[in-house]
Amino acid sequence: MSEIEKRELPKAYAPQDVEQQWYERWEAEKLFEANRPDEVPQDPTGRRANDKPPFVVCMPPPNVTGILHMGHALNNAIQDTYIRYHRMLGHEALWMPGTDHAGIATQTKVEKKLKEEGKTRHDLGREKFIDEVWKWKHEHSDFIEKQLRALGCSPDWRRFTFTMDASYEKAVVEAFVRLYEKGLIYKGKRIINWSPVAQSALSDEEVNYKETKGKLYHFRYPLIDRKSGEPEFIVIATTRPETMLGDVAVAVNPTDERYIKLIGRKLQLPFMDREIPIIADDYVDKEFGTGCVKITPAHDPNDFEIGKRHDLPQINVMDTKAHINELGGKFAGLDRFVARKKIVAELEEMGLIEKIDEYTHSVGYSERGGEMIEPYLSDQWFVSMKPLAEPALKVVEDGLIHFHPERWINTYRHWMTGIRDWCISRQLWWGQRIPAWYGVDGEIFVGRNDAEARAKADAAGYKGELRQDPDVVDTWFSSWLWPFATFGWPENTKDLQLFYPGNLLSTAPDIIFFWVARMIMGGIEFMQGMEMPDGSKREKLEDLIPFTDVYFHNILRDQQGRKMSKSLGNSPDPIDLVRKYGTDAVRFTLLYLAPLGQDVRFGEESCEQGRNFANKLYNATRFILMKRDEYQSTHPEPKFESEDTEYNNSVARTSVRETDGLKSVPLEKAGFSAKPPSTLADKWILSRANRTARDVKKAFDAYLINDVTKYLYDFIWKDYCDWYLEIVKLQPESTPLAVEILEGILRMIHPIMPFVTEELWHGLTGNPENMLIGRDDYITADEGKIDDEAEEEFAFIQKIIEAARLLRANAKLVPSKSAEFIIRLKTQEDLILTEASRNIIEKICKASSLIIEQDTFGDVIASAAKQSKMSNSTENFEIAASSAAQIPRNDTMRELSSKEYAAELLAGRGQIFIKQEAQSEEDTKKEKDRLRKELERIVKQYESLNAKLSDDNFVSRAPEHIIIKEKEKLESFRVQMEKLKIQVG
RNA sequence: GGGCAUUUAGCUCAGCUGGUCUAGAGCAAUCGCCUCACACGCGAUAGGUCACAGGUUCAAAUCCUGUAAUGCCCACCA
Repeated sequence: MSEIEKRELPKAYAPQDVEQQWYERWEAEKLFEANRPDEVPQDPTGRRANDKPPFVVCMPPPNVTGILHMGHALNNAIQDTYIRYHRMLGHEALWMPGTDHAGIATQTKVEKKLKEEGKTRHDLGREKFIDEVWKWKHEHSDFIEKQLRALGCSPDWRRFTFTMDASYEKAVVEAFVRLYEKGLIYKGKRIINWSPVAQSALSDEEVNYKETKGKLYHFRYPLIDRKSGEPEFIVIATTRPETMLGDVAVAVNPTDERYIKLIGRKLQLPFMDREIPIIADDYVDKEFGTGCVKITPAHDPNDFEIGKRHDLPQINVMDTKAHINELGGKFAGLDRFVARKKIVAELEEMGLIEKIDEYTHSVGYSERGGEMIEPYLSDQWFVSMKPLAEPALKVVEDGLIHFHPERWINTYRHWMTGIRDWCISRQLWWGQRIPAWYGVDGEIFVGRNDAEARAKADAAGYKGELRQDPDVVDTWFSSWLWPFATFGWPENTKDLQLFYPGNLLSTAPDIIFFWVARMIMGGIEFMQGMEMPDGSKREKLEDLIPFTDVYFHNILRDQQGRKMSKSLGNSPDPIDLVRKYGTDAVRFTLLYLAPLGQDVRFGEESCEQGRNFANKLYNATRFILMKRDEYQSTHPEPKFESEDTEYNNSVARTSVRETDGLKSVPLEKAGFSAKPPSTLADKWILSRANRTARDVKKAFDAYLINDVTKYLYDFIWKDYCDWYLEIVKLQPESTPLAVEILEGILRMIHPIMPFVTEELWHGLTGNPENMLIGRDDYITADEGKIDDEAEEEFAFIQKIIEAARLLRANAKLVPSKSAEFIIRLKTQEDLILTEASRNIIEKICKASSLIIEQDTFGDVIASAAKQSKMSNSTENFEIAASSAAQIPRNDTMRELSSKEYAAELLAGRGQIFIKQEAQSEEDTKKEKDRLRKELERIVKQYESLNAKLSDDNFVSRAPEHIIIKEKEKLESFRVQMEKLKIQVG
């Protein structure tokens, strides 16, 4: 039984009491499960046939050993909201959950643990080490699932996938083999980013460049066979002195006058018994440094290219730990930084250092470990990206895939057009092993397993031993298959047929290259020829792409503006926040703060807003339940009898709450009801509700989720609670409508705040627990009920009430004290309008008496102005006003002395007066000051507007309707001005 | 060096295709209220030359150009 049904209604919403039980109920009712039409319908109510169109979201799989931070909380709140929204819209909503094995990150963690025990992975050996990692994985993987549950996420847990699952690994191997056979994967010797700590290659995307203070060393390389007039040395500059051990040449620009004669000559490389040539290459910038560049093909990507052009040897002087190797002569065995110091010191002694400058340059660091990356020559596997990138760029540019916000297309295009080959081999043990086998002389056989490799070797006539490549593939090489490998690719599964392509991908923009771009490429490449639901083969790009919409959400920063991250430790644990504020509160707050693609500073306290809002919803419902009981007792007819909706008919209503004899509120599925509104307030709230429903849907569909929350927050809090519920207190006849609106409110905001709405909805409708709001229909607007006129009219009533409240506040009236009010209005329409809402105004303003009467003041002024045939200007009005005093007043107009009455303007439409006790001198002065200030403001606006309207340029060029509007405004200012003048005295 | 953003109240942010903008909200502040849902609340008040300089226009927070500051991405740096 839910809390609210127990009739022990605490004053404040206590999320802890309801969240867990509803989550369990959702799972028990299989709410999250998505099924194909050919599967047994899982909906216990049997209400819907399972032929709903699918809506699919793939969860970006978090690292299996990680914990979720606030960024994850935000992203999953977004995804869950969309999944729940579409579930309510009648889609078969499938949210695919899972975790990523995160090669380097996970392996590093386990190695760190081993290190504490004084061991390395090599002590264990490959198999035992991998066992260790699996053990670690099992210990940690529950954690993420628990966190997602605590956040109220509703993925289809049955489908939970881990990127190292056997079936998933099959997909990875398949992808590798296919690309290899197509010639899109190759093995090559290249300069790659080497992490001496991870002992592995990294892709370009895994390296971050940071400005780093260092030194620029200028070395002198002696010229051999120096002739007279020639310099003794060539001076080169370097930031990495230790690489000089691998120098094979010095390059100059071929047009550089200083060195042109020396091209082809030789230099003596210090320490190494090696003569190196001076070569000419366009790459060299004459202006930079000395114009001479040392060439180290094995340790610098540019030098590598130059080396290839000039057919130079590649001398690798470091080992995998970035220690100098045996090719480094006397420095062999030293760490790179130790060697650097030593080399510089010795050159200094030899007089071969020209100078050492302070120098700031950017240096690559590992994204994961933070260690300095060494450009390093080695054998690695690569994917040729150009052929994959072309169609992947096309689908985004042609609008088959929409980016939200759109501008990310620029970033995407830039990367795609300048794309470089992807280094996919990693010298790790944790991951999918590269399916390549080598013969004794380096022959390569790629196959899905060793038998296939053997067969290929046999076919090629190789009979010898085969050894599998020890390396694994980059984690992202498995991630890029996520949208289809999770459905069983490469098998032609029914799930894959039906649920591919997905709809929405939500992610932070920082993995647009790592993941988003590659998934698009992967989908187009690998889904080719797979079956569609109708059995035909996929060919068209729109059937190949993995999703249609990509939502790039904002990045959360801390109060100092720093990115929230694990390493900084500045992200609160989402679970702590959930415990403290409630899940709905955290979800709401994150979405409320999440402007599309704009970074946001997040402080924990902002969750109070969400908590307060949940509490507001809770108390509004509590209030409505109370009012409904009252209404019921005075209306013997069962007004709340359930209507014959499809939903209600489909369920045996056995567990209906009986405490109050109500079965259910009438619901009109198409939108907000039903009963014809009787009062202006009713018309107004119906209009506002339907407008909100319309705006919310628009914002949802445009992926403007923070707009969704803002529309709902404003409507619920301000319109419904602050205004309408106050009116319901005065108009019990509006109770049924208020109940209906509330029911719609709960449905509208359920995708964002699932727990509190589920709880309240059950309390309100008395629906049994196996009927879930999350399975019910979403609210759709009845646009015919959007009533601009009613909204405008009610806005005027609000204005009157607000003016009255201001008068009360200024008169220092405590709320319990009543007062006399007079409202004077210019037009007949306003008089009728106000009279019709007399009841509301009287009660809300606590009026002991309320006179509503015609105000002829403005007309008097106008006629005076006319009489004196004067044009519009302030001075003229002063004269007009004074002459107006001489015109006899309408009989109904009593003089209201400013001593006895305080007044407030109702725009240009009239005035409201409050009768006040004799005020102190001080209060009167204060009041006058306030009015004077107001007058000044109005006069200023009047004058500037008047000037504008007297300007021929404006009058002749601005469109007619603007001019009319401005003239009306001017008239309103004029009246306000005059009235204020009289009050100020 | 190239690109993408941002700059609006003390703070965090709305303000979209120029005129309903007399620039809003939430926190924080001030004042008054335990008004028969909610003090996680209600009512009211104060607070802004919309970064700066030009331009386009009858009209600019909004469009254009430039400048400055901040953030992010990419490339390169011997």
